[in-house]
Amino acid sequence: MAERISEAEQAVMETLWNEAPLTAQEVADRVAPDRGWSLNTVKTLLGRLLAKEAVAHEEDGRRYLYRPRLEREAFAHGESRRLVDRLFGGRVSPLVAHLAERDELSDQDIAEIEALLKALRS
Amino acid sequence: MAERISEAEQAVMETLWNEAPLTAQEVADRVAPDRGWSLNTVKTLLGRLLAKEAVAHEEDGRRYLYRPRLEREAFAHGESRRLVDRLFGGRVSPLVAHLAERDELSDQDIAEIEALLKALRS
DNA sequence: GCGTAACGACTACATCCGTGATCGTTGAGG
DNA sequence: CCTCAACGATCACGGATGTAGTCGTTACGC
Repeated sequence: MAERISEAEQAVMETLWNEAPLTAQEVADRVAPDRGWSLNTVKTLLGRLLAKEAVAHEEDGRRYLYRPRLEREAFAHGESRRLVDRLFGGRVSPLVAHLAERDELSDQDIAEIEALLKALRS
Repeated sequence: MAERISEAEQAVMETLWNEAPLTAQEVADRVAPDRGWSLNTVKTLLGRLLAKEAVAHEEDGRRYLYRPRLEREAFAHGESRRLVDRLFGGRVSPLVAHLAERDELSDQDIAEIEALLKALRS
């Protein structure tokens, strides 16, 4: 477990996080507008995700229904940690400081984060 | 430009961000303790970074001196944006919210971020 | 019943990445 | 001078990734 999920694979996961269970065909339909993949490509990706135990499938007659096994929360967490570790010495505040310096924070962001932190502290 | 820098390549960049210019040999020496790469491996990575225009080299007699061309700031920025875009719909506050929920923020982090934001707002 | 369309399984193949070995040249020490 | 060690350049190679084609089976429409 804990295999890395590639970017293409993530697109498939997003679809399943949105709606599950789905057949391979349905995943392909949902993903097509953005990526324009063939059905075969989607099936390959689903197969790889199965091997990585990131999705599960159950039989539904002649075909499979896929559903996520890895939760979006856990995935987002892993990826965030990796970034913070690789670039900011494992500390979160330098990341926020960085984004702040780059003017990547809207007033709304600032307000939201402040509210969050206030809640945390109490 | 704007080619993706792989993880191994980043290790080389870190070395050059710390100290430059350096010869391939010197980079290998600095990187060896952590990764244990052969000199050849380091040369290959430097070559790929050259092709990606992430480093520059100038001749120094029979060998080259390498120095970063891509700045660490810019790299960190790109990677951070990619993460925020891919996982949090391009907004920073959900990322912070996520880390907060996961108890990834120390009291010190919270204090630092609050100070940062206060400075930003005024 | 029979053809065919839909499925999953397997195969393919170019590119990138991690890791390194080999080759050709050349400067420096004896 | 001649050898050899240091360099850069080029090639290698297995695994991951992006993208898709082919093969064998089977349920359903006519």
